[in-house]
Amino acid sequence: MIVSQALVKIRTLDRIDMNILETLQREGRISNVELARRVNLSASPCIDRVKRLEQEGYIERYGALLNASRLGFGTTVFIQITLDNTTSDVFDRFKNDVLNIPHVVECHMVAGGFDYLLKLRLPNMDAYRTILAQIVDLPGVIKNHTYVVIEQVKQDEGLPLKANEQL
Amino acid sequence: MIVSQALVKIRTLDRIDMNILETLQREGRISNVELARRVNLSASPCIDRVKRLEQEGYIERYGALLNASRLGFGTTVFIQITLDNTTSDVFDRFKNDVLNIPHVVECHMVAGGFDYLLKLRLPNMDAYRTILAQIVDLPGVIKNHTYVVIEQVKQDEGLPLKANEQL
DNA sequence: CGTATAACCGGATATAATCCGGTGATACTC
DNA sequence: GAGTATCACCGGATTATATCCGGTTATACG
Repeated sequence: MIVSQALVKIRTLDRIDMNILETLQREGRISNVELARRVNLSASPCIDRVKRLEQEGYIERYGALLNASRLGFGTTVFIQITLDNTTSDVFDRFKNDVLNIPHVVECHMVAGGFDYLLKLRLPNMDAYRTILAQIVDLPGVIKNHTYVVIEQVKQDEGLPLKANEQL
Repeated sequence: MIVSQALVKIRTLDRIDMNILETLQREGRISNVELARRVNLSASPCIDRVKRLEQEGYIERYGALLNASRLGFGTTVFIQITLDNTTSDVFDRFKNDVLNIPHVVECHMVAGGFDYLLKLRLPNMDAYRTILAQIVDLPGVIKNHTYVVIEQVKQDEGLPLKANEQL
């Protein structure tokens, strides 16, 4: 008898589910009635599916996308960080410190040459200097390199759900 | 007489507006009644403010945040691209080509050479090999370097609206 | 001091979300 | 192959919410 399956109910997503996810990803505040119309369902089964997708964790949350430049975050920079050694002590300390700098909106630990890649959203380059000073002073940081974003060619618009079909 | 001001009505955002933006950024599908409660307003002025924030472009759109790994995008890589020259022909061609690769979810032109930084969401490393082959074959690409994300320490949760107060 | 403007409130109405009973299709059992 | 359980769906009823509107208060400005 397999017990573990009792906990997580596995359900494969059909085409309607994928359409719902794709629609909500782009238009998260659409009414359920309108969503139902788009995916060719009536309101009740549609809301049932949405609820299920939420409960099963496919949808993590909803959010508003704000205009960065208009709200004082028109400058984006990426910073590569190298730490002085690879003990988990140093890593944990750094992670914790970085999480406390709000302008750091992403932090990735990466393989291949350096250790962390940070993405920062800032009002201007003055702010960059201030924040960089904070970052290079963190314990363990021995090297850093900044890439200033000149032009946002494509910004994150969510997962390319249809893309994996073409692989 | 200044004509240009007639087109764009400038309004400074007060504390209530900022609270609305912050709340909607984290909980985009909250009801207007609940939002009003959170920012200490009744329903009607609250929805008026939201509508205005939308029309004035502070809120660009709403969206659902989906679980990447559960939907077949558990692998994230950054790819740094160098192009062979700086003519706008080459740039435009590259940008256009990159926009047509759906797994490329972000593309930034960065300072310091002829570089682009791409962020890709993929199901696995097999897919990475397939897509990388497509990218390096694009006209003008002479150098590339990949950073594979080992651990997502902090993922993008929107703009740190309160952060600029501390600068 | 008077007036214009802006933001707010609360109630009325329109719209949407949610609930619920019933139906048809599918798959599984005997 | 008949019976039964399960699932997804529909449409109507109910509850909740969004939206509209008139009236009130506060503030800025002449």
